[in-house]
Amino acid sequence: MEHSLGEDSIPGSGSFDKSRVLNVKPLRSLVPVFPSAPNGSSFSTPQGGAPFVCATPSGPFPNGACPFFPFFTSDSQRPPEQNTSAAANQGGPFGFSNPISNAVPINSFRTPTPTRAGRAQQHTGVANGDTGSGSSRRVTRSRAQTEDGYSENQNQVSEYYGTDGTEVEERGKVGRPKRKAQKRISGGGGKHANVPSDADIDMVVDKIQTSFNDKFGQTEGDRASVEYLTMMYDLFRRRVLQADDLKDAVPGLSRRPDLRAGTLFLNKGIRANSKKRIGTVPGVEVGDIFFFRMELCLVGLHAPSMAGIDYMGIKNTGEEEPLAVSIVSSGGYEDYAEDPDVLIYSGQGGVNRRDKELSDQKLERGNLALEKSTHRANDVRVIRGVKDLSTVSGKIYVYDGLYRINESWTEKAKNGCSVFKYKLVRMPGQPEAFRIWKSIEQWKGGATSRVGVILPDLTSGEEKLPVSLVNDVDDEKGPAHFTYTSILKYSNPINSTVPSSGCVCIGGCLSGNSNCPCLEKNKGSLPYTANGLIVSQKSLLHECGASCQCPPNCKNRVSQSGLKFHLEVFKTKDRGWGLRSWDPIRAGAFICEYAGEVISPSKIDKFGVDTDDDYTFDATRNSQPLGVLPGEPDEAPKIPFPLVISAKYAGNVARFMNHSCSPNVLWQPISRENKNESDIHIAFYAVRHIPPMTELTYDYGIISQDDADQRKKKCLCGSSRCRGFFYQ
DNA sequence: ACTGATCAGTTGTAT
DNA sequence: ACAACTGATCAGTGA
Repeated sequence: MEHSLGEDSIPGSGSFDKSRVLNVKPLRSLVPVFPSAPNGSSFSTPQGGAPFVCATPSGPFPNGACPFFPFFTSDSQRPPEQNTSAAANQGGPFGFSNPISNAVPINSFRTPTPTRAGRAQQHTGVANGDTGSGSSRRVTRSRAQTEDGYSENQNQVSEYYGTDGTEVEERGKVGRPKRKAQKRISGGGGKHANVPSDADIDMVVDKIQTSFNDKFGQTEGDRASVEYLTMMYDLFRRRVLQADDLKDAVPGLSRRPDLRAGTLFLNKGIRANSKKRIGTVPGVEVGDIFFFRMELCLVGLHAPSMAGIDYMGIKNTGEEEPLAVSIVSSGGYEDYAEDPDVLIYSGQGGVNRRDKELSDQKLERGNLALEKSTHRANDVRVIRGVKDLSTVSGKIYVYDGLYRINESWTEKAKNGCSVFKYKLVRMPGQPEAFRIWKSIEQWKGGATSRVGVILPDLTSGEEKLPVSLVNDVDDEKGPAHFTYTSILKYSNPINSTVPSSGCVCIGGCLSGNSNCPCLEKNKGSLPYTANGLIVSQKSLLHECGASCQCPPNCKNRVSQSGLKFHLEVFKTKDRGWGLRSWDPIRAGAFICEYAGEVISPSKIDKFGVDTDDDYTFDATRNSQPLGVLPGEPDEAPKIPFPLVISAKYAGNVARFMNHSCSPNVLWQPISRENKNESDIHIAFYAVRHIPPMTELTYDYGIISQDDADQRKKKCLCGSSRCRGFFYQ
């Protein structure tokens, strides 16, 4: 199926479909950039075609662009080591005799209009009118490269000069000013005491801006800043969503917290990599996942908020030409995207959004840039949309690394209009990304089986979903014996100080219901978004419980719904057994609770079982809150008694989560309404979006007692901010 | 529960 | 001003 689809799209390949061939017109043919597709691609590339014959169906290239490319060097001339991810990380294309300036501030491709861009100039001090065609004042400068290819621009001054010739600061930390005032119904939130007003929202952004600049004001883009940025974005988005949920929905007024949060961030300059560039984006890793187009924009991966092709003007010898820098393939057009290393991408246009008239695609904008990039063989970042039924949009964006355009052509679509097609081939040596998704799809469908599976379900049916036990690194057959339980067991009931009778929300607790005692305990608002994401970390989160009359699917029972992701317990290389997920996990999602037996801290002292018990959760330790917006009350976990859980003999998946000094999972104490008994649980939520097969880790916290040294272990988390040790 | 249609909304680029 | 592979919502269909 895949095969025939692929061949259908390739002129000159094996199968011969007359009706198709008649419709296929080669845009041009040239010596393939790659002698053969890497990694055994199922695609065959036409070999030995006429070199550099340019035959566009729509006539000569506009703008005097030359179809011949003197900078193009043949593949054999390229240094072999550049065919690696290290080369891919250099950030620039090879095959050019001259290094090209490949970082340009977004919003500065062309001469700005005096209206909007002029305003931006005024506010930001960025003179960005000179990077367009005919520019002669741009100063190119080779960037210092670190070992992993990230540019070291800690003290980077502007690469650009102002229109008057004076040098201007361009940190990219200040975005363009607000254009139009947002169309919002103001005052709509006044009904409830704790509804954040628009002014409150603005204040939060200001604090995020300050916090972001304090932490990363000197960096243009690195892993830590990108992680912080994406984490803050979704935290803020969830906060805006919560505020919207509390307001009465206004029919017709679309609720787009993703856009609102994104716009506010961009306007405040809360973004990474504001310079457009070819190749790798500092701080963004192959395999990173995103849930909104705005996120791609914020981290500097792909600037347009909707368009699938991002491009920039590159001047090499006199003529400036547009080159593609990144594309998003997410199902809007008929792309062929089954092969993990090859992507047949459709050009843009041909569809009128208003009247839905169809027409031939034109060789302009993104299509022209892709065409130029085909000749120039520059790296193009590829973001693939993958199907995901858990999201409302139905897809997740996966950054799949650098590709190069191998060839291009036009073909007639079913509707008779001509469409541009571009064949992109993945650069070898990059970490797996989309390929992992394809593998998991096959594991789940049973088409292929996961290598190294010891047990398909170590919970023996205790959980709703199976948890695989996998070892693909050595011979160990599994962790020491334990009993799987999904329950937290209180051996000695601890009397609660505050008895509660729960709520009577028969249809489930609704955000905005000021009569619900459970919501009141959470300062008046539902602590989760409507789709079950935690809004922010709290000292104690109050869920509905046994004494509540709301149904099990109540929005305030998120941590009681069991596993929602297919997890696997796997053998790590150097840290024993660990936990990871086959499914993507979005920021704020509930992962699991910590099951086991509640033990009293005094008990472990007396019996001395603490030091050899690797499977405890100790809520009395100190740790940094991770899911809190700057400026919000930053309270430590507040549990009415010193809670310690042992999962040595009985526990769930949580016992396998390792420590990290920069974790992707946070823990949160949950109180469930249960009359006179304390029903405190520990629940884990994703700090940020977690790609499939990424190890799940949380911060074990700091012990301040005297006996701390007994539990001190060398930390192997590998984070750049590693403390060097952790407490077992 | 899915699917398609509809529509407000955003960005960078082009005129 | 405009194009653009958004994303939320709502009506309709279906088990």
